[in-house]
Amino acid sequence: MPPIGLQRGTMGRRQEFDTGDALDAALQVFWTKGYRATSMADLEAATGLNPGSLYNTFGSKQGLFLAVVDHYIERTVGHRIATILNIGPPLDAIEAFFRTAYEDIEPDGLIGCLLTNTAAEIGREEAEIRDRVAAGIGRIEAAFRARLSEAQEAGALSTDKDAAVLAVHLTASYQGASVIGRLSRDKRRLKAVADAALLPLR
Amino acid sequence: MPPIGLQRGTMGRRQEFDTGDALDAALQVFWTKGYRATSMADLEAATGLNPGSLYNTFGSKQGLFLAVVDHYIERTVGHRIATILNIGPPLDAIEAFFRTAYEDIEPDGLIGCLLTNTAAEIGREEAEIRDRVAAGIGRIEAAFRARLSEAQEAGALSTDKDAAVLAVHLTASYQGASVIGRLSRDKRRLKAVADAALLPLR
DNA sequence: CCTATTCTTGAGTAAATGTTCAAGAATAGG
DNA sequence: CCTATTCTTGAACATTTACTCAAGAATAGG
Repeated sequence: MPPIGLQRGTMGRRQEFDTGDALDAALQVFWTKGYRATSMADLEAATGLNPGSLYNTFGSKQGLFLAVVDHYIERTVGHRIATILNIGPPLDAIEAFFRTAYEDIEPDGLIGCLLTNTAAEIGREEAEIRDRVAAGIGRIEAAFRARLSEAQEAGALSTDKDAAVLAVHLTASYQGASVIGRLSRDKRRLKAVADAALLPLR
Repeated sequence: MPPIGLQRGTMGRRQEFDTGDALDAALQVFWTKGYRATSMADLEAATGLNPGSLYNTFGSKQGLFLAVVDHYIERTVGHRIATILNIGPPLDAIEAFFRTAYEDIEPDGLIGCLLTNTAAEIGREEAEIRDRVAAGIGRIEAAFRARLSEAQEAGALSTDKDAAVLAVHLTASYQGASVIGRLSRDKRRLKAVADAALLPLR
């Protein structure tokens, strides 16, 4: 905290890079290589920034990763929920949410969900990362659940079924698909996961 | 290759440790911390062996990990398949296979499947590890599929359903449960995954 | 222009990483 | 007993790691 009343010119040099761009670049690396396998040198190369800039802005590798996870939750996950899962009739939207997960696979595209990959990689020690990841996955589950309840209210889903259980189930299937997609990009297999995951809704 | 016909005493000092014990110890560490987060120092401490012994036997950290994965597939996965999944009526066995995945959770026990964790952690580069892991997961899927076909032959599962699709589905749910279990040890959530995963079989 | 502040640059650092290797101990055939 | 072979020990090694910091550039108020 600077001494009050003594500062003369209070505004310093301005940050020259866009934080969002840096997070995008860092996300690519973390997504493909994983948290621990990504080195600061990788991140410097991907962002085009020097260590000083990264540390000045994010504090540490973990701080940068936490920012990337938040960025991912807002941009990637949030975007898919808003533009696919929350659009149109609930059950159709849920199906579309699964379908677009395997239909858009590019030969060298990013595969798997960053949250799922991180959840599996992170051990018991890194609690801060794990909590952040758990919150993101919780958001997916909550979105599923909201639409399932909506379907029940609309009469499209039997009220005999437990929306909470089905939401957990859909989330688990989604994560399973993420893991399978990391191993091979066999679309038939991913389609099988999606098809079967939706069966309990019918 | 030594020159033939010149060796006089051909047997050297014998390995003092049990390879299986070393793999068990290494498995614990890799399982809890993940592949990359586990250092050779960790492995030396866990096995009680010196670098020389580890390198003499396993060649490298990756070689040790590959041996651990094989060990895990044979011992842990294979054991669960043989003693739970392949015992009794097919659908009951499948249910038991899922149930025992969350019922036996200890306060500080190991959580999640090593194969799932590794699949999510490993990037595109480490092909050897990935292939080994994929083979292990393929074994789980094949075991599911065999029992599902058996159930169809016995009339316990409708032949309208696609056993291959359901096998992929069960595998994905199992992996999803593994990821969820890594984040929190909420048994209710894992029970929900298991319950819902079995719905398409009824 | 001066000064206070903030950001950038990039060389530098201490620690940790995976791995090696020389010296010595155990083993067995000649 | 000698020698060839294999394993063990543990210090040492070259890199890589995440991170720091002093020097300089940009900014803005006085």
